[in-house]
Amino acid sequence: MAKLLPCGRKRPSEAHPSRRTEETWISRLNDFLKKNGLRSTRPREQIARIALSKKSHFEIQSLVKEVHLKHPEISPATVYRSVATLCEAGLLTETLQSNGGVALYEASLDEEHHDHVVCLDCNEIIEFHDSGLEKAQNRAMETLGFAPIRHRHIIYAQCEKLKKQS
Amino acid sequence: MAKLLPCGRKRPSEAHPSRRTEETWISRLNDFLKKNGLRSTRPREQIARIALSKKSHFEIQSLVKEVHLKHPEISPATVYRSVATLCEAGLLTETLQSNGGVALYEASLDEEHHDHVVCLDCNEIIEFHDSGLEKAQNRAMETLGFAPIRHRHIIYAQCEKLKKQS
DNA sequence: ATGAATGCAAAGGTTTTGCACCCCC
DNA sequence: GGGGGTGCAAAACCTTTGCATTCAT
Repeated sequence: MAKLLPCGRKRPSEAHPSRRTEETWISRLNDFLKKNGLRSTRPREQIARIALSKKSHFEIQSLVKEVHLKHPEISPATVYRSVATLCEAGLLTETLQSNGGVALYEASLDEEHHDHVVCLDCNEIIEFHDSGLEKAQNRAMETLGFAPIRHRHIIYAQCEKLKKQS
Repeated sequence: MAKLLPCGRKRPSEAHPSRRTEETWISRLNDFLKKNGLRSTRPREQIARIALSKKSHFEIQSLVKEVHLKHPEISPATVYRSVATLCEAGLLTETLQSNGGVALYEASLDEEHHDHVVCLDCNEIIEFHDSGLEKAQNRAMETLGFAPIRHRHIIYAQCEKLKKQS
C-alpha cells in the first residue's frame, strides 16, 4: 500500500478510499451461486480472489498464468470457465466485447469509478478520478440524448518531458 | 452519407467535415513505401483501402474476414503483414498494445479527434466530439502532471429509456 | 536481374469443448 | 445420490514464420 508510485509522480489524491473488503465479494459471489443453483468450490474461489484483486483491466491470459503459478493444480479451462461465471455474477466486467474476439476484464466492485492514464515514458498505468471530467462527460451525453451507463477512458500521456521542462 | 442514424438520434453536428480524401492516404502510403525501399503492390493497396475505410476501432480478425470476402486470393498472412506496415507508415494506430496480446486498430488520418458512444440498446457506435469534454480532460491531466498525447474514450449508454420517458 | 512481397502450409499460441471422474449440496 | 465442477486432452481458432515463387522496380 505504501508502494512507490511509478513516474515519480505525486500520488493523485488517494484513489480508492472505498475499495470493498474481501468478504464483500465472497458473499456476493456466494449469493449469486446459491441463487442460480451453482456451487461454491475451492478453485472458483481461488480464481476469484486473484481476479478481483487486479487493480485495473487485465487480459485473461495473464490471469491464467498467475493462477497457474499460485495453484498449479487448477487447469486453464477452469480459469476460463470461472471468469465467465464471475462476469455473470457481475463481479467482473468484460470490456471491449467487440465482435466475438478480444476480451479484457476489470473488477467491477462498487468502488468509486476511475479512469486510467498510461504513461508512454514509464509504461505504468495510473488510476485517477476527476469529477470535472465526469461532469463534462455527462453533459456531453445529455446533449446527444444518451444516458451513460459506464465508460472506459484511457489517456496515453508522457511524464518525462514535463520533468525536463520544470 | 445521407444514411439514417441508428438509435433514431439526431445527427450530432456532422462529425467529420474534414475526413481526408482517399487520394491523400494513397500518396501518404506511397511516400512512406518509397522512402523505405518498399514496394507499392496491389494486395497492399487493397488491404489499405479496406482498413482505412473503417469508421472506428476494429480487430484485425474482422479485417481479415472482410479482405477475404472481397479478395479471396489475398492470404491472411498478407493482411497481417500489411497492417504492420500501415502502422509503421502511421496510417493505422494500434490501440491497447497490452502485454503481447490483444490488438485493436484505428485509422489515424489527420481528421478531428472523436470519442465513441456505444449504444447498449441498439448496439450502434456513434462518434462525437465535445470540446468541453476535451478541455476537462486536459485540465485533469495537467493537474496530475502529465502531457496527454492521445486517448481513447468509450461511453456505453442507453437511448431507449430516454425515448420512453419523453 | 534483384530483392521485396505473396501464397501456402506448417508451427506456435490461445481458447473452447468433450468426457470421465470428483465432490459439493 | 445426483448433478454441477474439474482436469485432461483433443479440437478449434488466431497469428506468425519459412520457403518457393511471383512481381515491382
